Amino acid sequence: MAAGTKGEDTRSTVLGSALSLATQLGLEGVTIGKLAEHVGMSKSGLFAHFASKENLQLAILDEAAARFVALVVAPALKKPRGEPRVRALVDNWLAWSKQDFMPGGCIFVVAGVELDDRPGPARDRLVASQKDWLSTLAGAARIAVEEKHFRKDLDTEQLAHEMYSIAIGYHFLRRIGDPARAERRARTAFERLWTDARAT
Amino acid sequence: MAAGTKGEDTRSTVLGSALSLATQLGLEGVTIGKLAEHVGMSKSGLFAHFASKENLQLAILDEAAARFVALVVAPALKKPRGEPRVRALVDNWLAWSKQDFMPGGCIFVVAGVELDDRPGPARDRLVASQKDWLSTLAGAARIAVEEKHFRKDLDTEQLAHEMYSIAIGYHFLRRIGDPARAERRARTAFERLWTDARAT
DNA sequence: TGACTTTACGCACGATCGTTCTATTTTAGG
DNA sequence: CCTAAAATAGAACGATCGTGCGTAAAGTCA
Repeated sequence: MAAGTKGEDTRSTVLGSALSLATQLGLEGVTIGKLAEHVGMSKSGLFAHFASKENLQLAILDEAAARFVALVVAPALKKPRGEPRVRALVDNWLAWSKQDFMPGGCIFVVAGVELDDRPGPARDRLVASQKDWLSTLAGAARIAVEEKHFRKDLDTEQLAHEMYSIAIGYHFLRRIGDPARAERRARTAFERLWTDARAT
Repeated sequence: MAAGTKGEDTRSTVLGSALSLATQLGLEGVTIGKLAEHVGMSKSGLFAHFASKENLQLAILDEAAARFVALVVAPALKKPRGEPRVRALVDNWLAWSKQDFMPGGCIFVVAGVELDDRPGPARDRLVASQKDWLSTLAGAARIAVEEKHFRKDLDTEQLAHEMYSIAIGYHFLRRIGDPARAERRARTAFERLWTDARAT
């Protein structure tokens, strides 16, 4: 646990709990009362750290984005350019939605459904992060084209769109049926995607 | 508007509003007070129709399932067996999530994210409806194999999984970026899927 | 039309919501 | 150690939540 002043530490702890709760109850479902009870603080003591519920929600999204970069994007950037890096991104991505600190599944999916028709800073931040992620995926694919791992006329944005779809489908279907089977199907879908991307 | 007793009529009207609200605010976000104000009734008068909030949520899901069958499944069953029917299912499906009575997008996506970690009758009903839909998709694909439109060794359940993923991805991505572009990408993805299903 | 059932309303309840105050405790630095 | 600052707690607010109860209005059918 990263050390800092007392306030920073508790804020960080609270955000961890808040993130977990948000995946199960949604951003709106994370009430100050429930969160306070969950971390063993008073409502007002906890509230002082965020000044408003909207700020709390923004902080949750920022925390999630930071963890996503640390757990999914950054490690993949250490892999060789091209298809290996694309595969690493996807591997880390599939592992991401199974993280212990997100018992309700990927926070971005939960927040996406909740915020998509609720204009405001929270929605703006979420949309920005997802656009960013999509362009990261497309960028990795473009590099794979440069490295001649993928064919020259590949529509990298279309590929990013389809990878995004498979991942979101995985997130849903693993909760409807057998999770292991859903993961196998998702991986099969990715392989078919990449096979097609390689073909001349 | 289907006529019936007074009670049935208002109940039906209320359910329509409730369904719309649920797509924007989630099932939990449809409070008795907001819904009553929305249809111009008193809280208690409206509440009498459903006896509990959980019953209201179940009624919303049933209403949605009935409309889904009427708007997506039934019309497609009139199309010729095989690939035409598969395509009709997908066409209707894409139109479904743009219906005016669902301003917040497909209710099943919203409810899915909300209920997936909340055991109970509502979740059970939703999971059942989605499994049902998946097997309808797989069944249509299997018929297409029988009709020799799709290749004999096609994994129809895998195909259903991937179609489901593309549709859910479309639902998300149309709200992040340009909806028309998202639809074009989704349709491209479907075509690639079917091209692969046809190939020997 | 009269009798009866269905439907809707008004009111109240305890609980919880987000938020604001003030007071108290705990931490950090000279 | 002492003190200024930071962190937490307690209590209260108006609002809204889901849900009952008793009553008035509206619909239904002989």
